[in-house]
Amino acid sequence: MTTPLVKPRKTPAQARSAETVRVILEAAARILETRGLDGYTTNAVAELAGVSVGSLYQYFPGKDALTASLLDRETGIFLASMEYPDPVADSRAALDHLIGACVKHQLRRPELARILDFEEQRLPLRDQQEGLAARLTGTITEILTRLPVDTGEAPRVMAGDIFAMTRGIVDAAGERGETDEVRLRLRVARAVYGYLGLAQAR
Amino acid sequence: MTTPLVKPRKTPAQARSAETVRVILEAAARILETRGLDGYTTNAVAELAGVSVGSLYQYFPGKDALTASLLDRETGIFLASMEYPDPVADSRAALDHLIGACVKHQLRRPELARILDFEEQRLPLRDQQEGLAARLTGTITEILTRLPVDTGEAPRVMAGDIFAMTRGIVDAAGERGETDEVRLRLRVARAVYGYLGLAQAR
Amino acid sequence: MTTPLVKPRKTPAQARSAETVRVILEAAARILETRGLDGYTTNAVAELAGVSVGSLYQYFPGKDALTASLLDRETGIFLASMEYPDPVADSRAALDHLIGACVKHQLRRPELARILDFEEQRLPLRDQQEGLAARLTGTITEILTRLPVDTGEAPRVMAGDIFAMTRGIVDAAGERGETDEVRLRLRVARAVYGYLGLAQAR
Amino acid sequence: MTTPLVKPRKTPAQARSAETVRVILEAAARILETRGLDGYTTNAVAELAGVSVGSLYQYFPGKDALTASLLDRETGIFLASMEYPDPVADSRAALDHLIGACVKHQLRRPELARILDFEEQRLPLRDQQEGLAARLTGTITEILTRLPVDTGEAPRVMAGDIFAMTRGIVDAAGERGETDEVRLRLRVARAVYGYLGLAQAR
DNA sequence: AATGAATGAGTGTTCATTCAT
DNA sequence: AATGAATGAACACTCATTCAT
Repeated sequence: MTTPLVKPRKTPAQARSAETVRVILEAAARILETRGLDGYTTNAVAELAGVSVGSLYQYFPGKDALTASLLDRETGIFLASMEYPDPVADSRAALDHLIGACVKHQLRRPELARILDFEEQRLPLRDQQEGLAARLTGTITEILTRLPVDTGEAPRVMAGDIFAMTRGIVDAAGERGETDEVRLRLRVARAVYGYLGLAQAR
Repeated sequence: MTTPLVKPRKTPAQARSAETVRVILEAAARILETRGLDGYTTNAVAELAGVSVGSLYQYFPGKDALTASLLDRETGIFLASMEYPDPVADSRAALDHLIGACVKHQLRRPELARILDFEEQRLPLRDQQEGLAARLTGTITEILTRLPVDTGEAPRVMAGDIFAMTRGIVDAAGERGETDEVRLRLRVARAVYGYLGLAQAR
Repeated sequence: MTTPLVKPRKTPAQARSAETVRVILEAAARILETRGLDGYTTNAVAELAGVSVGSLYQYFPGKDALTASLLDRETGIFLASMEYPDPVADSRAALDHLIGACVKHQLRRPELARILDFEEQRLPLRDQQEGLAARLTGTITEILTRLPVDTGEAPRVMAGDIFAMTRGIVDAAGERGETDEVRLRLRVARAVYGYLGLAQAR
Repeated sequence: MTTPLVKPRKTPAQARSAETVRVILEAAARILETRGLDGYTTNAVAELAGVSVGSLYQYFPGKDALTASLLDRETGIFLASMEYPDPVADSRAALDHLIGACVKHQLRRPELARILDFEEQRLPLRDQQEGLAARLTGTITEILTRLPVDTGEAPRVMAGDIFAMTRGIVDAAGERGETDEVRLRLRVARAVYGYLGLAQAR
């Protein structure tokens, strides 16, 4: 028995499980994208994942839990892509970065995002602050307090609007099949800066 | 001269039955609002409507047809509320009117609107130009060509973005339970005019 | 008011009813022929007949009664076509005549005959001697007693077999779409006379 | 050298399930026999089989597939019983054997045979040569070409008639509740040989 | 008498979930 | 842990029959 060069962070058993979970989640994602909510059955997911339904239920207590996990995964991926340089130093850059991350995220798997957005509402209440919207809105709020914005609205309200309009524009673009990230980013930025009454960064 | 935007719809077979159709559609709407897509069964709709399933199927060839009819009804209501004074004379006013109509519409039955938006994608392809989005985008495009806008984007693209951001902001507001139409309208107008780079009609 | 040359056998009201009954029965027959047992619904029959379901139920207490009536009608048509010259004088001619009548009948509306044959079994017991088979078998039995047949079987048994084999051959021919009555008649005669051990009438 | 006539059939997925398939098919057969086409519902079949509807649908994609499978089973049983000694050496014996097999088959489960015969017409077209009738007629045709028969009809036509008259006689006997196989066989043989104009094997 | 809208029990079928192996 | 056959409640939809008009 050799010593692996890279030490596993989990025991083999756990690693195997983690891998299975990953495979199942990805299968769920693909089923949602290709067959929609109607074709999203536990049997279909298990089959595509190459595991038995029984196994699926070993890892997820039910279908909703699977959906919720997928939601968490997608949210996590987004949040990870959102780390940005010191917002205190340059709030404008931070806002631009955020917009860019949003665009990139929604353009990545637009149909999946659309369906998960919808399902989110139906799922058993999740911890506050857990959801993507809540976290993003919080971050935007922080940024706004450092910008010379004076619309007469509370920062939190503006943050909500910014998130919503960004999502609206990007979702619609995704549904139309747009893929030009740069151009889309420009348009979103125009909307956001316009809303805030700020001149756009050149 | 007003431009009527209500499209003529096929009249239900009989005079008496028109009422039954109306009752069934409203029941469907309420089931969707209160029980979501999961609770939206033909039996539940029939029961709430106070008719038998058989009757429901006498008026609608299937569940999807019922959903589509409901979608038509909601779209029709919206389009009817969209009649506006001569857009040629005052494009800005026309745009304001449109924004107002959107806000009012989405605030009317937010959950219903949300679910129907979602279902629309799954429904058998409908006539182009039939959908609300298509019609609205067309109208907005027309208005934009008369405004001193220079963003470098095609009017149709801008129209799409305007519709999408409006919908995004208003949907999110609806989901949060906001009901203040005036205030919401102000925020949407800020976003739209900001996006277009126009000073807001004071 | 003039006196009609041909006096109606029923009062106008009855005549009108009789006509309606006729129309409904024919509609039922056509539905069975073209859409099979699956498409044979009271609504379909009423529609094709040009009357309301309500009317149908005014004339027939239920679906099975309609089917039974149709069966009676078809049987009656056959029996009427079966009248033949004195069987005592020439039994062979009588038998030939019978065979001809059978062939003609089953070739007339083969699919209808096939389905009614099947449905007959399911229908509430009918009066003995009522059915076509019973009547025909009786007639054949009578004829056989006058022919120099000696197969060791009782006439009634032979009559049953003759009817059954005739029906078998003609039904199969009908299903295959054969329409040559003369040729079919020859083949049936061959089978019948062969079974009886009689030389065929030239 | 015997000519096997059993056609190979697709084997059910698993070893264990073969038994379940068998049980379901037998339940379907019994329901058809005892309750007729009307009582033949998937739920009734499943219940009598002692399995859940879900299981039934695991093995058969739909009700028609179940019926078709039953048809295949019955056909297979018959064909298996039809293996006969070299028809070239003794065509008469082969024909007798065939008649015997037919009689035995139709007498085995007459009501089931009757209903399946009827349903066969309605089922989605099956492969040519697949059906019992086609196979049997083919075999009879072969035999006839080796017999000194001269009726002026093509062998295939005669084969069809022979099959049809045999089925007619035996079905009728079955419906009447006859069970004496030997006697029935004698009568069928009389009809067949008489039709062919051959003296009967004593 | 005639209509046809209304009824609702009953049908075929699906799918989340369980559990014996 | 893993399997996948088994379960059965629930769904969309049909159609014989009724009954207010």
